[in-house]
Amino acid sequence: MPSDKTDSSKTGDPKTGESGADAPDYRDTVFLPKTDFPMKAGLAKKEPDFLARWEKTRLYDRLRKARADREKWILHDGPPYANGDIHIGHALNKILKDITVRMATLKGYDAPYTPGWDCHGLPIEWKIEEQYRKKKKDKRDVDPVEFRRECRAFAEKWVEVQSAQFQRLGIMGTWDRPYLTMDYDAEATIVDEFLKVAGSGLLYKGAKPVMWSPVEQTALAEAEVEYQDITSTQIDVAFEITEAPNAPELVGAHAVIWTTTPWTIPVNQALAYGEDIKYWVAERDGRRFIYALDLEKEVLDRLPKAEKHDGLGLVEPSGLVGAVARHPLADDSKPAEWFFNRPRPLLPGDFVTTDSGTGLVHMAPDHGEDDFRLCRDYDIHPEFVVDGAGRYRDDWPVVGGQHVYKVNDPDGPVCNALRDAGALLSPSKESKPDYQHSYPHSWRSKAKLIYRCTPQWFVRMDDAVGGAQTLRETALQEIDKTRFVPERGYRRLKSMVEGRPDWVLSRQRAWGVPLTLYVHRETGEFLQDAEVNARIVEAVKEAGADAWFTADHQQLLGDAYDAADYEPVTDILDVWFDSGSTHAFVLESGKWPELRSPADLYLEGSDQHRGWFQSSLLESCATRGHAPYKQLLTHGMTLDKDGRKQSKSLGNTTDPKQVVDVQGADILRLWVASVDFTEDHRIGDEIIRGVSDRYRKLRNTFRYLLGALADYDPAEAVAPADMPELERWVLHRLTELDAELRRAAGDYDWTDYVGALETFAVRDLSSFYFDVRKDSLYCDAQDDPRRRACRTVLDILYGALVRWAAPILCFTAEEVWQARYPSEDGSVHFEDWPQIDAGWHDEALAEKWDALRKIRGAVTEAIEPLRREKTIRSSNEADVALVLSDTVDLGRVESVDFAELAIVSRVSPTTEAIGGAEQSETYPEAWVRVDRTELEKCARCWRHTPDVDTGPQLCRRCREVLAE
RNA sequence: GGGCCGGUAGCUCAGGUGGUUAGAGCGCACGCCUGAUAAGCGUGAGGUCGGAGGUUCAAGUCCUCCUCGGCCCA
Repeated sequence: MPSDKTDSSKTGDPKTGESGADAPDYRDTVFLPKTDFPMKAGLAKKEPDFLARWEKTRLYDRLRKARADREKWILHDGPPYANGDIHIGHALNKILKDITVRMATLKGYDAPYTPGWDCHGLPIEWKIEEQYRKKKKDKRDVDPVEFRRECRAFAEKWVEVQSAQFQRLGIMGTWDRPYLTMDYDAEATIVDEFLKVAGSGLLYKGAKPVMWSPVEQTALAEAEVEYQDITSTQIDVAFEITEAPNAPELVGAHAVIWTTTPWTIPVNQALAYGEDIKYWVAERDGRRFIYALDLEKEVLDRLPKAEKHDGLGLVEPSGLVGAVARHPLADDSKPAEWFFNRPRPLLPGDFVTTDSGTGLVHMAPDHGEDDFRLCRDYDIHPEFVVDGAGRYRDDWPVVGGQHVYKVNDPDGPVCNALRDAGALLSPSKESKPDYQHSYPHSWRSKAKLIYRCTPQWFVRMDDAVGGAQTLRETALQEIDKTRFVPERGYRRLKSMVEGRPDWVLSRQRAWGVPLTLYVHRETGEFLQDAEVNARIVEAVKEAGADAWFTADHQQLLGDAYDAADYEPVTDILDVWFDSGSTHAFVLESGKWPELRSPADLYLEGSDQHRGWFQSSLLESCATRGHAPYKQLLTHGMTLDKDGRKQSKSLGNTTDPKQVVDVQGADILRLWVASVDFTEDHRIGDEIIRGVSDRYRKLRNTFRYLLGALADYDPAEAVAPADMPELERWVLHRLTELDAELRRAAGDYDWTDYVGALETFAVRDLSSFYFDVRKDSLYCDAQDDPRRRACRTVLDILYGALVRWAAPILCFTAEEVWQARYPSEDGSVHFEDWPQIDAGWHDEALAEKWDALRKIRGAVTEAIEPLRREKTIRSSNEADVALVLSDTVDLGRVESVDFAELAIVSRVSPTTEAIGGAEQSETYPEAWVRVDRTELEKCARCWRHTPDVDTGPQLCRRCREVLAE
């Protein structure tokens, strides 16, 4: 209650601005915001409580029930690999997925989400092998079933760890029933899918150079290869031309080739030239050499100095057509069919360039992709000279039994043999230093790789089986039907699919799903029998993929076949085939009946253009003829604060767990929504700090709403038509915000989404609407129509903002919701998109208020100097003379209580010039003069108005309020 | 080595088809308020638009080259 001190003729000291020390205190009569909602979030501590609440009240399941009759919207989760703690990239990916799913839910869809994990594959296998190595055991001595059991246990452990870490981020989904690629059902489906591919005619066994690791003794996928700089011996080798039907004068000359892999020379079978390259013949010390004219300088730099060097003339590429050379290691004492005695034809290769080398390339179809393809076209086939460990066959001349990496020295067996044959023109030792270049290595063992021809199983990209279209054509056609966000993903995926080679499905591994094929020992054909296949799938469903390794094959083959006639394939499927089949065993299996195929969206990092986006597309196109998704959304990589790649060795990583434990998951979620995820983006302490600051602003907006709405009774509500213009303007802004948010959400543009929310909260609400309406809210009678209209709008704002924020700030929005609607099991996450009445839109009003805000800006700007010189402290002390050059503006100002809007004592608007008025910088159509008001200050509302009573120092409004 | 993408205030982002002094929010500085108070309000200072050339009457916006970073490929 106000004090009973009555001596208060003074309202305050203009110099100090203080109210009279003995002015009555009306604080208790003012309707201040009232809320328990804390300013300080304490998210790290509070969020786990919300997670517990959601789990206890089975929020996710109830949400599914509540949405059961709604249209479905399906995001299919790309499975992370289960082999370690999550990093910031995982967090970004899962948070983006969660925001997307929650946004679909807010929009009214039934949007279930089933998380999954990729569990097979080399990295886990490698970890287990590592454990064996520590115990000095060899993997090959371990029972494969036991080995696979350990891999499974390893994956299980990390699934559990990652699951907890993902859930802590607020990701909502079926965590109690995720999908794992190692589930027996999943393995059975993968087998089934593989057998479908096998039965479609797209599968073939072929020999092809693949990236091969002699250390791991397996073929590697492109994704498992990394490039490092190494130094190699470089040599130039002379191949004597023995036939040249189109340029007979070349017979006896030597074609010069250059290579950095001397070990491939003993496997050479041909030479390649470029059809657009001009060649040059030069005579050096009695011998004639052929090389590309454009490369003469480089070639001569490498070759030893000659006594005598004469250019003899050009050879057009056509002169090389049909030419044949002789391998330097040919031996006339051996029969003509002997490997090195066979003719080495010169073949036209479109891959031959004059970038380096000699313009002539030696071809070893066993050990190069270009080589293999060109030679195959001319019926020259690989010899399979090098074994899985990288050793030449024992019977091979010169290098038999040796490792390919041990024969490359300038003094090694290859160079020595060539030197003896007079064909070694320039080993690096003698002429030039060793050659530095980048070279493929295994990403695990870091060992150098080789290209090696091995028998592998392939999926055909380009053979139109059954006369329809090829897999490549189908895939490209499906890409055209897919929506890409951002759009550049279209070009990227398309060009990759256009250029990719046949899909190598087989791996020589242990931990994964086997290629469950029976190959006939004599014909080499694999068995295709629906009944056998069904038994295989059933066996895997029962006992997992192990079944293939432990099976009684006769039983699987049944009575129709004799197991003795068939060899079961023991290769393991490429793990990309596993994850490429998730659409089959997750979306279609019925195990998650709430899902369906095709998915509305796949959402992964841009690296998945080569990975999951492509493997899923190819698998689905091969087996179903269409893509498993309608839209593809890709995000960039998360870099450090300076835009560099994050790496543990650089120490520039941001650990999502750390952020969650200190700042809270909502901060991380707000970070995700703030950055442009379609590009590479950054994270670091300063960035997180900035996000926290912005979070605080949003939080306080909610806090103010909650406080101002304390004890709000819906019966207070005022119809918009009966509201003051200010309220109607806020509602109009809400229609604009609604449209912007819908647009942003439809484009997955969270940056704009959050930005629009934030800007609205800061510019329109906090610094304008809330500030202006504080007086009414605090001091008007509780049933004053103006105050009621304000609270009606605040209620609408609350309802809209908390819903709009919920998909991003899933914890905070729930806290805000609970603060207003406490309940046992309620949740903001059941809510639909806020109802914004289109009728609230009012362009004319918006235009008027836009101008009023600008004029208001001119006033606050003009008050500032007086505050600086302490003439005025509160803007309430300002008397404003406002000169407007525009009568329309004058009308606008006069039509509203502009003093209230500008939070000043008095405003006298005019179009006549006034002495002392200064032109506004921000709104040059206005001139403003500000004086300190002479009006008394109301002790209750602190406004200086003409109607302040000299007795209790109250303005008329406050007197009336208190009288009630 | 090749292809693609990107580099706008301290931070996060806007800046259709080239056209007045390049914007927003946050942060920062200063001031006010002390009835949103580890909050709120106001004012202000911050940008050679990665660099260098070029096209043009006019370029952050178009072209070339360079540089830094990222992704993919070899």
